[in-house]
Amino acid sequence: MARTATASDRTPRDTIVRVATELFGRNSYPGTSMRDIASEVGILAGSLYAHIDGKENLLLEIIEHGIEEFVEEVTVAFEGAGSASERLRAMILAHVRIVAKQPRRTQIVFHQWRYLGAENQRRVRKRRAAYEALFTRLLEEGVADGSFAADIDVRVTVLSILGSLNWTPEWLSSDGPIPVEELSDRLSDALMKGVLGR
Amino acid sequence: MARTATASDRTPRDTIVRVATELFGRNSYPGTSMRDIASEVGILAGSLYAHIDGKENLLLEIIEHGIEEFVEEVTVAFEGAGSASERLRAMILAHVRIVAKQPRRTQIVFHQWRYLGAENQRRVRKRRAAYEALFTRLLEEGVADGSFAADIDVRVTVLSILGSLNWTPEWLSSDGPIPVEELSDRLSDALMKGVLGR
DNA sequence: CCTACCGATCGGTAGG
DNA sequence: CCTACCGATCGGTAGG
Repeated sequence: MARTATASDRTPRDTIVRVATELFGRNSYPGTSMRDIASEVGILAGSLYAHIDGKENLLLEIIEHGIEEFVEEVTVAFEGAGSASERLRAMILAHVRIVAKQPRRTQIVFHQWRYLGAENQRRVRKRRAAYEALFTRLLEEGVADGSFAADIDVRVTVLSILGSLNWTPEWLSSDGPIPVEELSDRLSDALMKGVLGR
Repeated sequence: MARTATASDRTPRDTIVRVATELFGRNSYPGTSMRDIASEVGILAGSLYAHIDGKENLLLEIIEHGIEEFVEEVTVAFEGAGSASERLRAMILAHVRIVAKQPRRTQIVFHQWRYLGAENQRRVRKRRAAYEALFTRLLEEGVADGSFAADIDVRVTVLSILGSLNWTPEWLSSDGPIPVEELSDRLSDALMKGVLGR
């Protein structure tokens, strides 16, 4: 089962984090043992602790780095030029790009923060709220400038959009090699026009 | 920690299933031990096996019963009278009603089938596909009769709708006592009209 | 990074 | 439904 480090692994620690991401994403955090990770890395379980602090900190690091990538990339799209519609499309594209690049990590980021302790959950929740706020602000701006319908329920719409986006890792990877841009366009159409069309 | 059986528990087995649903939903399947369940029921771990076969079968039963409720209720809405739009609204309402009634179980049904063995996963996947097919057929009918826009991507739209619906347990329970009908209406608006409005 | 091990906990069972 | 227990596995550590 043991694999060699890949090109992106600059240190043994990188290898451990990459393998843990794969296994947590595939079998969940409690469904993955430190021995599973070690055997995939090609070392013994005890040896992991020369590189990392413990299992929960490994999960925390994966989630926090993951969430920062979403916040950073989507913030760029949020702050970009164009109409509210164009910026929302860009935000959806940025999100889908990250999902397509790292479906396992996305799974962990949006579904497995529950396994963190109370204090770490609090930290993650704050960052997730900041991510959600990007979409809330975009919708509010779009309503204010007339790009979006005045009678939309911003909160429910944001949660609907995030629900759709957070569900994509469930089917994106098993859907074969659909071009990300095309898929993102269709998802944007579904979320922006609904079933009734524009 | 032990509680007495509630009114709906006709047998000790019912109590076990109800408690397991609560705990699997709150702490996940691998995050819940048979001892956790037993102590909440008020018996010892070994005694559980006088009533049930094993841990995985407990999970399977919860998921299968849960998914059947979704299929049954949403099928009624699918087969109801009215336009495609009205029927889709009724399907969304049926779904949201079940989520509101049993958020923990919904969590398990849509997120924790991964913890089943290969053969049980296959069975569950088939039923989930049948559920998804209800929405696919409804959208196809709506496109055919002109209720919905001709250029929607049915597959992506279905997955977007299911994503939004499957995400609701994440926020529905923590959102206080919003009337289910109202919330379902707003969600229907978001999914059917998008942000652009009708 | 290995050897060797810790105490705790896991799902489950035999016999009553 | 309890007593008493099984072998396996868990996250993690000491010492090298």
